[in-house]
Amino acid sequence: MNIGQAAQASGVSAKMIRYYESIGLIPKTVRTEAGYRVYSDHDVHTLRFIRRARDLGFSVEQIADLVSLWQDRERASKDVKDIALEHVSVLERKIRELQEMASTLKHLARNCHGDTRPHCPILEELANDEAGQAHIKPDAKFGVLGKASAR
Amino acid sequence: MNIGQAAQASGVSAKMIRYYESIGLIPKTVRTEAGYRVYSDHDVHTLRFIRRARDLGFSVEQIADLVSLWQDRERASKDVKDIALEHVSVLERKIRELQEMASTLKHLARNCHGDTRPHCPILEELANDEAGQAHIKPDAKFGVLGKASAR
DNA sequence: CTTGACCTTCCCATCATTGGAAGGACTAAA
DNA sequence: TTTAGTCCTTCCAATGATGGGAAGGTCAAG
Repeated sequence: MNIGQAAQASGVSAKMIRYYESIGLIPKTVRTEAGYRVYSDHDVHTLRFIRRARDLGFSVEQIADLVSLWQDRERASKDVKDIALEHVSVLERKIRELQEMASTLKHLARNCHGDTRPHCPILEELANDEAGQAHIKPDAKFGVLGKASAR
Repeated sequence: MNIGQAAQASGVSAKMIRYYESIGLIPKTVRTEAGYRVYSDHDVHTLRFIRRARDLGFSVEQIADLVSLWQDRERASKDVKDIALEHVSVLERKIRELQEMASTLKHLARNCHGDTRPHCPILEELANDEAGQAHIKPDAKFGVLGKASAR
């Protein structure tokens, strides 16, 4: 099967399949004489695994670890669980950050008339030199709003 | 005051101040003869406004809108509120996505012994060809985990 | 007049992903 | 058989916000 079919069957775009190959997340495939990549059902299965891990927000690095544990019959389930729980704690931290932002904003918006007049507590708060800048410190590795994982 | 002092006083790094200038979020500053940027207290005030908006997760684009409303004495507070509420809804969607991931993972981890044996429901789920790939579709514009907003 | 702290611009990296260009390969229909 | 259209290939660039660092100019204090 060609890359387009593998993409369709796995839910991972052809672009990303090539990318995953380039960074070594998946091995280099067999090629046809013309240079086309050829995929087996087994490859598609691996791609689906990767897609599901990605859907759960794992980084490519973590996914690489998960794939290698998946393929290791002698793995310790603890190693998998550790990765998962570490990720859960990152997710939960991010959730708290976002909740903090949302609740601050909702509070401000509730106090804003939202009419044609200029008075606005939201702007007042942003302009307030006293304002506490440090509800929750964003962590160093991940920001708070991310960018395209568009699919 | 020089850029370093403005950075310190505003909480926005010198790098980011130059970047904000380059993309037009803030106007080009006066320069000394030697080419050093010079900032006033008023500039610092604007930078603080920007930093606070950023701390609330607004995009640079939204911040540009907020700054311009801030400086517009004839603004309608509704315009500000709309931006804020739109952002709240983005935040809340993202929160739901992350919560969905975290709860799925916690559930799986709860059922994983986490010992030295290989059996692992987490991997089983990732490898499960039946698995629902579509709890919540990540939206097209923002991914789920972001990258450095490190500060 | 040197040292060190600051400033300048420019380029690169991050992370996962998409877009597009230029060109080759394949397939089905005219 | 030629042609159209779809697929594939590689390569390069952009996204968003931020940091790192190099190479070189400026300034203040000693």
